[in-house]
Amino acid sequence: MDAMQEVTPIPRRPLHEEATDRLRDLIVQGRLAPGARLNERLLTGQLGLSRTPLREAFKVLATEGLVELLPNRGAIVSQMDPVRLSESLAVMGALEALAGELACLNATEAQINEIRALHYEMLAYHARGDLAGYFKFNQAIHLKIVKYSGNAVLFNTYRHMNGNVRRARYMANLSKERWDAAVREHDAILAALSARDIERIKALLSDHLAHKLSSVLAELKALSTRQAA
Amino acid sequence: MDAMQEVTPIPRRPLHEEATDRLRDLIVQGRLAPGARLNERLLTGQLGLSRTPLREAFKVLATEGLVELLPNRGAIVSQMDPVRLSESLAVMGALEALAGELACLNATEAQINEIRALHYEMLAYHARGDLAGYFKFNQAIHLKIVKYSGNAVLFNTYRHMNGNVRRARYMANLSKERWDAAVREHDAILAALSARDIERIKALLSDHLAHKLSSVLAELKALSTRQAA
DNA sequence: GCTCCTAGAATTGCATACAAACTAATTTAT
DNA sequence: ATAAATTAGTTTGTATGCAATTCTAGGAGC
Repeated sequence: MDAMQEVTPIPRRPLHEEATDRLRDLIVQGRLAPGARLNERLLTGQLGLSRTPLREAFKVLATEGLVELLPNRGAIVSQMDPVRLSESLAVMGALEALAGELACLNATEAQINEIRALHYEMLAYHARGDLAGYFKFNQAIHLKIVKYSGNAVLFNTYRHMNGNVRRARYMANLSKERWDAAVREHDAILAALSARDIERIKALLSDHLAHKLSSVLAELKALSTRQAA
Repeated sequence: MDAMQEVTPIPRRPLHEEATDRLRDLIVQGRLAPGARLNERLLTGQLGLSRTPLREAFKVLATEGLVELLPNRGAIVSQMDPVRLSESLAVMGALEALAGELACLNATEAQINEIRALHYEMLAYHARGDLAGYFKFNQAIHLKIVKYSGNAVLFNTYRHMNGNVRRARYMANLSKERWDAAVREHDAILAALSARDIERIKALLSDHLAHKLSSVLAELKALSTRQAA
C-alpha cells in the first residue's frame, strides 16, 4: 500500500500550480520576452485551461517579480531592469553568505560530497566549453549550498529571487576570462566549505555574487547596445 | 482638473488586492488564529466579495507563508512553527545587516534624522510602558532602515518575511529587562547609523535580531505552556 | 462498543457569464 | 488637416454555475 503511494506521489496537481510553473519557465527561459503582454484569452488557449487558474498564476508570479500587474490593463512580463537586477544580486549575496555560514555548521559530510560531485560535473562542462551545461550545474551547486544550510525559509526566499536572476543568465554570455575566474572561485568555495571555514566562505560567496553581478550587467549592456544597432 | 485628480489618487483598488491586505492584517493581528480554516463561503460573506478575488488573495498569502493551501481541502492560516520563526529571523538578520550597511552608504542626513525622530517617539512609548505603541515605532524604524538602504528588492523581500514575524510579536509580551535592553540596542544602532559605521551597524543589527529571536521564542514557549495548562 | 461502509451535504477547483474598463478607429467639429 | 468625440470591439475584473472531491452522519456488520 505504502509502496503504491510512493510510486504515485501526487499525480494530480492543482491546475493553477501547473500554470504557475509553466509560465515561470517560459519567462525565465526568455520565451516570453520582458515587456510582453500576457493576453489571457491567448494563454488560456495555448495552455489549455481557463482564465481563473491562469489569473491565479499571474498573482503568484507578480509576488516573485516576474510579471507586473497593470490594473484593468492586464499583466506584462516584467522588464529586466539593470537596477533591479543589481539589487537582486546584492540581496542574494547576503542570502548566500548566510547560507554558506549555516552550511558550514550544519551540512553533513555526505551533503558536502554531493556538492563536490556536482562541482566536478560542472568542471567537465567547463572543460568542454559547454556553457548551458555549466550553468545548469552552477545553479545546482548554489541551490544545494542554500538547501544544505538547513534553513527552509532561506531556501524558499532564495529560490524566489533566483527566477529573476536566472532570466538574465539565459541571455548573458560569459567571457572566457570571467568564466575561468568563476570556476576558480567555485574551487575556493568548495574548499572553504570542506574546511568548514565560515569567515572564508562568507567572503568568497559575497565576492562571487558581486562578480556575477558585474558580468551579468556587462552582458546586459552589450546586449542592449547590440539590439540598438 | 489636475488638482481634483490629486485629491482622488486612485480610490478604486482591485478587489483582490484589498482582500489580500485585509486578510493579511487579520492574520498578522491574530484575529484569524494559526490553524484556522479559511472557509470561502464564510469569508466572502464577511468581506463582501465573491470567491474569485478571495481565492486570488489566498494564493498570494501562501507565497508569503501566512496561509497554507491544502489541495482540494482549502486554505488554513499557517501555524507559527518555532522552527520556521527562527529561520525567518535568521534570514531577516542577514537582510537587515545588509540594509544597515547600504543605509550607511546611501541614506541622506534627512532620512537618518527621520529615523532619529521615530526613535525618540519610540522612547516616549517605552517610558510610558506602552508596549503596543513601542512595537509600532520599533517596526517603523526597522522598516525605514531597510527602506533607506535604497534597495527596493531588499525592501520588498524584507516586508514579505516581516508578516510572519509581526504575527509572533502580536502575541509575545516582553520582559522588562529584555525591553530595556532592546531600547539600549536601538540607541547603539542609531548611533552607528549616524556615524555611518558599517561594521558596527552590521554587528549590532545581527545581534539585535538574534536577541529578538530568543525573546520571541521564549514568549512563544511560555504561551504554549500556558495554553496547555 | 467499535470499526467500516455508505449516502448526503458541504466545499473546493475550474469554467463560464456578465459588466466595467480600456483601446482603437471612424466621425465630427474646429 | 488636426484634434476632440463617439462608438464598436477587446480585454479585464468579478460573480456565478457546475462537476469533482472531501467531509459528516448514520447505520450495518463484527
